[in-house]
Amino acid sequence: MRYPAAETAHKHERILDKASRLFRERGFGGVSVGEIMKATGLTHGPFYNHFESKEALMRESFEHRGNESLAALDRDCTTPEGMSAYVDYYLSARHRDAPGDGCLMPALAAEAARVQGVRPSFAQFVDATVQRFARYVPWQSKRTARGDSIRMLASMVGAVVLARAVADEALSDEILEEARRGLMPDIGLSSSDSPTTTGKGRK
Amino acid sequence: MRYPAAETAHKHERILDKASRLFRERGFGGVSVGEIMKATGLTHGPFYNHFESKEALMRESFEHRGNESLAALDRDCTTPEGMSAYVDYYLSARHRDAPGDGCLMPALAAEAARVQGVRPSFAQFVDATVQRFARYVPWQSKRTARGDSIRMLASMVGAVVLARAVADEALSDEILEEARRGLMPDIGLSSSDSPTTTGKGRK
DNA sequence: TGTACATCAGTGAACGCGCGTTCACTGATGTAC
DNA sequence: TGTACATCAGTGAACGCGCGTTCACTGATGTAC
Repeated sequence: MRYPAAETAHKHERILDKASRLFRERGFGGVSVGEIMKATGLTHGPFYNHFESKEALMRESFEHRGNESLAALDRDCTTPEGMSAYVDYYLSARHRDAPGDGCLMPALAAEAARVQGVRPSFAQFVDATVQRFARYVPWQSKRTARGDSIRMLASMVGAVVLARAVADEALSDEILEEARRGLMPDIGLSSSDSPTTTGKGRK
Repeated sequence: MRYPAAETAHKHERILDKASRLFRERGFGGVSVGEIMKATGLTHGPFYNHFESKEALMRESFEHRGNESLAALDRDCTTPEGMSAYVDYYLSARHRDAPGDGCLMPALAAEAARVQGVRPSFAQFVDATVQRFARYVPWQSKRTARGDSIRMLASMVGAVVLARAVADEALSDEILEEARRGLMPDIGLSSSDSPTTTGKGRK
């Protein structure tokens, strides 16, 4: 049947939202089109009214979330305090244990490297993120700001990737804590009483 | 038919080798049991003479490759020159473009986080690697050696993960180069004329 | 040492299943008159 | 403003396909005598 135009207009975005979250939680290959549509509250049929294919959805949902993330950086991280809080969250147990709410890079980088359509978006997202870091972090020298930003991003992504893959919670916490400690001189992280252990959501 | 006992004894290991390589190249989900057996030169049937399930193979092949990697560290990286050469390779275009020959962590960490059986092995492998770094790298202070080793590993893994996911080759090279530059003071990397661009194998 | 037989890794057809994708159909909404 | 009809997002059965896994069968090897 035909549905109200206003409602229909939001469906596309709702699919993107749900898909992006599920992909980050379980990977591109770990989520079926049917599950995504079910999470959106629909049957799997009308998926192809909105997207050409599953790969097209991967691409669009990646870009959708990438833009969200960049907007959040521009909103919350323009001050040193905001930037510091962001990095503190990024390297927290909360972020580690909730990939669906978190950053695209540690969740999807490895798979994205093998999906032809996603790699250009990924490059753009990495570059845009590095530019934000270079601009918003109070680096000592402007000359090395870009290089420092790249190293900062790489250590953040690497730490979260490793912390998630490791079954031993003590080691996982240690990885996040040491990564935070390494970034302290750069961004002046406040918390030495680390909010690392929530204990929730880890198996 | 029955086959020579000596030949049979090596088959298990050959499957592990091929599987480990294919998994690193295309991910756990990107390789079928049939492909692995074909690469080993057999049909898919006898797979279950050697392994209980695909997940068991994931586990065993992960451990197999992990032990290989640790043995290589103990063989080649006990001197500062050896360690420096290892890191130089790790952050090279050669490693980036040939995940099948390379490290488990950037290739499989994200997926391994979701495979119950692999996570304990992953933790053990990370911890063992960190211990080698702490022992073999000529750190300024022994007190901070473990923390420094964790940070070093995280930045290496993060840099390779990002370099692989990024379609833009210039950005990809830049990520590897900046990561190498960041580790110079620690391990005294030699190459400033970077062997970053091979141009081969990138799409 | 020579022969008869049991072993068991490998073969390849077959299975059930879930996936991405297609399509004839539905029926409330929006539009033409 | 009221009625008749076209629209088209959503429905749900169906498709072909490749996957992980099973199994009856094969036949050279290793062993018993």
